[in-house]
Formats: sequence, C-alpha cells, structure tokens
Amino acid sequence: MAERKIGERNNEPEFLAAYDATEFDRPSVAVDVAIVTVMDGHLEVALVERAEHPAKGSWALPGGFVQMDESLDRAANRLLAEKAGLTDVYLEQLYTFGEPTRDPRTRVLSVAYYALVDHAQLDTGAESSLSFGRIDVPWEGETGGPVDARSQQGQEMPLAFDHADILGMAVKRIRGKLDYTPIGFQLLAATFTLRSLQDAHETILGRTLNKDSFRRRMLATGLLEATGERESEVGHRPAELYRFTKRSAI
Amino acid sequence: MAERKIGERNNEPEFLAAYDATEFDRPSVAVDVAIVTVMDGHLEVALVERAEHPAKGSWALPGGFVQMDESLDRAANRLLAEKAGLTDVYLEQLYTFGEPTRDPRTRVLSVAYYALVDHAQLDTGAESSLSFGRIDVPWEGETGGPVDARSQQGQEMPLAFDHADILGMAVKRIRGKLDYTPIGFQLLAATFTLRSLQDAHETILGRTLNKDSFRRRMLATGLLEATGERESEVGHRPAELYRFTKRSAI
DNA sequence: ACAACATATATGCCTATCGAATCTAAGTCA
DNA sequence: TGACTTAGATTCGATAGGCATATATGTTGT
Repeated sequence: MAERKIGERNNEPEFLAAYDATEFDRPSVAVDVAIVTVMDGHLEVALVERAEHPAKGSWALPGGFVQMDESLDRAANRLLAEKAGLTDVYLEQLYTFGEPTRDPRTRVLSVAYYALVDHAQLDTGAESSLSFGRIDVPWEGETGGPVDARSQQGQEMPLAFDHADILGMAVKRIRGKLDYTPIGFQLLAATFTLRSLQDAHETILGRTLNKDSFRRRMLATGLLEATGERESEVGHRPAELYRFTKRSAI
Repeated sequence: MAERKIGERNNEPEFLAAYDATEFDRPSVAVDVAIVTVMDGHLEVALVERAEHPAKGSWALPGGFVQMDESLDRAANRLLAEKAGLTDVYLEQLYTFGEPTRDPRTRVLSVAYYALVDHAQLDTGAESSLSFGRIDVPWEGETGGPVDARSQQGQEMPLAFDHADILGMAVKRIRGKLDYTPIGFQLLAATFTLRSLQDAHETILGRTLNKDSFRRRMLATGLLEATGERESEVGHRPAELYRFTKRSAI
C-alpha cells in the first residue's frame, strides 16, 4: 500500500478536477459489502467499475456512506438493495478498515460486510451496473492476505483502495464459519441436493471433502430435511432434494 | 435500549451543563477496549467509572476517540497504554457498534477491541484509575447476549451505553477462538503449568475439560515446549513448567 | 525417618467419529 | 437390453477423546 500522510493532498490535475476534498476533524464512514456467491466451482464477488478518481477504471466493492440516522446494519442492507436489488440475504459485519491512507482524498473508515447469495438471485444481465469477478485465492491456506479478482475471460480486475484485503478477510471468515455453522445453504436455492451443498462447501474451502462424512455430518445436524422430491433431467440417478429447517437462520 | 432520534437533544440540565454537543454530518469514531483477564477461576474486565454524564456513575470500557492521523489498531494500542499502561499485549478488533442512539449526545461509532492480558501485568492498585469487574455470564451457552459485571463484593456494576453488548460479544469471540487457536496463554505468565493453562481454558469456556485429553491436545499442537523447570512451593508434587514456542504469536 | 497426602504424569481401554472402500439403487442413453 | 453414471447405504479400520487406574514425586505431620 502506498504511503501517504493524512492531509497531504494529491495534486494531480485529475484529482483536483474530480474532488474538492476538505479535511474534517472526523473521518467519513463508509460501508462496503462483499457480495459473494458460488458459480461453477468457483467463488464470485460483485464489483462496480470506478468511473471517477481515485482509482478510476479499477474495480471496487459496492458501498456508500453511512447516513446519520441509520445503523450500520441498516446501511449495509440499504446498499445491498440499492446496488444489487437484494433483500433478505445473509449479511454479516466483517471488519472495520481504518488505515488513515486507505483513501487518498480524505480519511474514510470502511465498515466492511459480506453477503452470501444464491447465484440465481443475482442479476447478471448487461443492464446491471454490477459485474462479477472470480475470486482468485492465491495460496490454498489460511488466506489471511489480499485476494484478487479475475473476469470470466481471465483478465485481472485490479481492486481499488484496500478492497483486496477486505475480500481476503471475507474469504477467511466464510471458511472459518463453515467449520462450525452450516452457512453454505445461503448460497443455494430453497431446495438442493446434498451433492450441490457439498460442491458449495468444497468451493469455499478450496479442497475436496469426503462424500460420506459430509453426508453424515450434515444429516446429523438435524438442520435439513428431505422434501421427498427428486431432481430431474440429470442424465443419471436423481438425488433427493433437501431443504433447510426454519431455525437454520443463524 | 432507549429509543431516541438522532438530532433530538437531551435537554436535561445536567446534560446541557456537561456537554455542548453539536450535530455534525459525520459520526464521531471511538475505540473501546475490553481488557480481559483470568483471576481465580473467573473472567475479569477492566472498567472506568464515568465521572460525567451521560451514564454518570456507571461503568464503561476504557476508550477514546480515534485521532485523524492514526489507524484503528494504533488508536487501540495507544488507549491501552494511556489507560492501563499496557504494551505488547494480545489485541484484536472485535466489532463495530453503530446504533444511532447508542450515545445520547451525538452519533458515536464504537470500534470495539478486546485484549487478553496476564493478571499479574495489571496494576490493580488503588492509584490506578481502572477498576476490575467480574464478568457475569448469565447462561452457560453461546453468550451472544449482553454480559454484566460485578465487583469483588458481588455488587452490580452497571455498564454504560451498549458496553454490555460489547462485553458479551468479546466473551463469545474469545470462546470461539479457543476452540481452534491456543490463545489461552495470552492470559498467563511466560512460563506456566499445563494445569494452569487448563484452568484458564475452563474459566473462559465456563465448563470443565477432561484433563488427559486437554494435555494430549495441547502437547500435540507442538506449540509449547517444556522448560525443564518445575513450579515450587506448592505443597504437593510440582508440575513441569512450559513455555510457548515463538510462532505461537497468532 | 516414615507415613499420609496431594497432585503430576503415564498407560490402557472403550467409544464416537472420520475416511476409504465396496456394494446396491435408480435413473439416462445407445 | 445392457452400458454408464451418480446416489445412497454398509462395512471396516484408523484415530481421537473420555475415563479409569497405576505410578511418580513432591510436601507435611508425627
């Protein structure tokens, strides 16, 4: 991360044209949301392309400033609705990023959230302002470090500010939470097969899981129940469809 | 929590005398630290008595406002040093509390941290501005809810603002982290017996642990090594003293 | 010196759980 | 009809945790 002292203005012409930043005695507070989903065996995150400086042309997590009369959770939910048209999704506060130089304009704290959504709920059409980047997890380990994104064509999508750090922490949190809470179904439709749930877990963890152990463990939690229905049109024996019971809302 | 709209001033005389609060378009940002330690089989937290309104006479976590040129981590470390004389202790960001009405004066975000310290490091003398409250965990469960504090004499120490919520989340986080990382030794001196480490774990978790399993599990991590020394003056067979290896710094 | 006592440390056994292999069930497709 | 694919059940061995017990090593009292 570039070193820059607070109060030291960026005097490039583009900056001065785009912003009339003023120093305050309080930081601005933004909420940024990592909207994460699973698609075809990889993690994806929703991104917006920055049209203005700073970091013009690079990609950023959708976010905005907290209004003075709304809570942080409410701001995150509002931004989810405004930027992605999403309501009633799994949303959790992640961490607050507060390096004084993380935004070159003025001091901006970012209260980061992450959301887990079913890929089918996402508007991936061209009319949406959101793009989706494949999350590029470098080492198959703890992933405490920054995480980059790539387009479907494999091009790098450079992330603005410290958003690669936010994304890295989001992946780490989701992985950790998967070990002791069944949050995987937040990424799936209302009914799903055990295999698709395992696929989601494997994608998040970045490693394969034992099929039988996974099945036993999931059924032992008592959090999911068989619907009696089966998937159809699959070219082989169809699997039973399950749903999550009510109290699965963590 | 009392409902109060932002911008609606508290017009009680005491408030007006104590504060000349002004509304801004940005929230103030405070850092509050739950300094947690283990003492005689219970958890303790460092508290300061509020001398002024709001919440005059009740107890609060040590905290203060973030300066414009310091990071959040740095602010937390500074406050630890200023308020408790502590440096080089385990410190981790916990959560950011942002209900608009959490402070009756004006909007204040609290970026909460928790610190784990050896009780022997703490200045519990009368000259210190810090008092210590026993953490009163109501139900032996997940402890997601608010947690109160009591004095050594058993008197309630009512917590100001939403600090009971902060403390509850701190206990929950510490318990969760204990399951997969050996943070317990942050509460102990440089060398310690396995029994004292188990005592610390049991105190944090609020339940007893199997001695042999605990011993096997701890030794299997490879994170601690025998010193060859033994405790002394204990009135029974002295236990071997252990220390943590370098990389134990999580 | 010696016994009584308290706790540390080691060992063996039982059981629950996980991973792997194998087998059967139930669909599609040529 | 038979090959193929994946679902789901069963079995078995390895492993780790819980529990009981035995032994080691110190202090304290007489």
